[in-house]
Amino acid sequence: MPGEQWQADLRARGYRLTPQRQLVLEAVTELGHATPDDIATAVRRTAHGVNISTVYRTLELLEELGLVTHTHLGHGPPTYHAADDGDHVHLVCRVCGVVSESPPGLVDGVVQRLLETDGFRADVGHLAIFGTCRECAGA
Amino acid sequence: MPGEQWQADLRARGYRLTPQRQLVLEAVTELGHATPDDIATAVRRTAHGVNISTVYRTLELLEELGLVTHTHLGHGPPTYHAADDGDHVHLVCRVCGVVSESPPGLVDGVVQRLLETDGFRADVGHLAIFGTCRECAGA
DNA sequence: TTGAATGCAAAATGTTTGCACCCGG
DNA sequence: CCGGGTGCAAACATTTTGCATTCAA
Repeated sequence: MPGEQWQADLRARGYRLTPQRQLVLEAVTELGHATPDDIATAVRRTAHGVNISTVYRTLELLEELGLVTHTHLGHGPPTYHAADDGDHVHLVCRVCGVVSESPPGLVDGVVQRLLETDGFRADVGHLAIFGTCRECAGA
Repeated sequence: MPGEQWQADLRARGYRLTPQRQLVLEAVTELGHATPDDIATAVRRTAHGVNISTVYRTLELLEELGLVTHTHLGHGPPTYHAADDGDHVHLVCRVCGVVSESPPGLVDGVVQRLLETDGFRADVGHLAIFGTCRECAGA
């Protein structure tokens, strides 16, 4: 697969391709909504010894390259996912903690209105809506 | 003013009324969008020596009583504001960091749709939308 | 008086940084 | 070979917790 485009891009910017960077990107892609710690754990299943600080530095780099994005889903650490997942809105249940996704079209109207009335350009990819999911609300 | 209703409520639940609790609530009300540290600093202008851990414990209590709420506005610490401010949506500019507010009616449609399609009960009071404000977008 | 609340210090989290060594190109 | 990247440890920032003392009721 031509997923190696990013590797060329990486080098074009003067960065180096390392096993750690490949593994972190793979982990983010596979896990979805993963915290830096989750990612470190996953990476270490293949390459033990990878340091958490390397994970942080790598995530920062991959984000700069536009390969991953992160969202703050409430209290804890931020969660990362691959950028090519496509944008989506995060629904976070405060009771059970489950994070589900909704298509970004859900908030198109809001985005449009914010732009018109406030001149505010909303970035939906990082949007998290808190509340109670159907299961927890049923109780 | 009858703002002392909460004090009766506090005692009714078996809690005690302390200067720290009054001061923290006042600070939250006056500051708006304040971090625990901001609040501690403000409180200490009146009563020096108030410990940061007391501020944390007090904010937790005031939130339980429904007097204040908090929102996660991205990377840093959470921000608190008085509950009687009324719900509002937070617009956070990633460039300049400014936090502005929009009436909750903005997202009524979205809330309605989430409830119908996902059974998800959105809590708009904690909603933060990230993006770029008019001023920063102009550059 | 009496136990809830506070202050203080230490621990727990989560993230960043300095630096010597390593390795991709 | 050379400079970017990594591992490690220590520094930081934020929040939580244990405990003796204080104070609201």
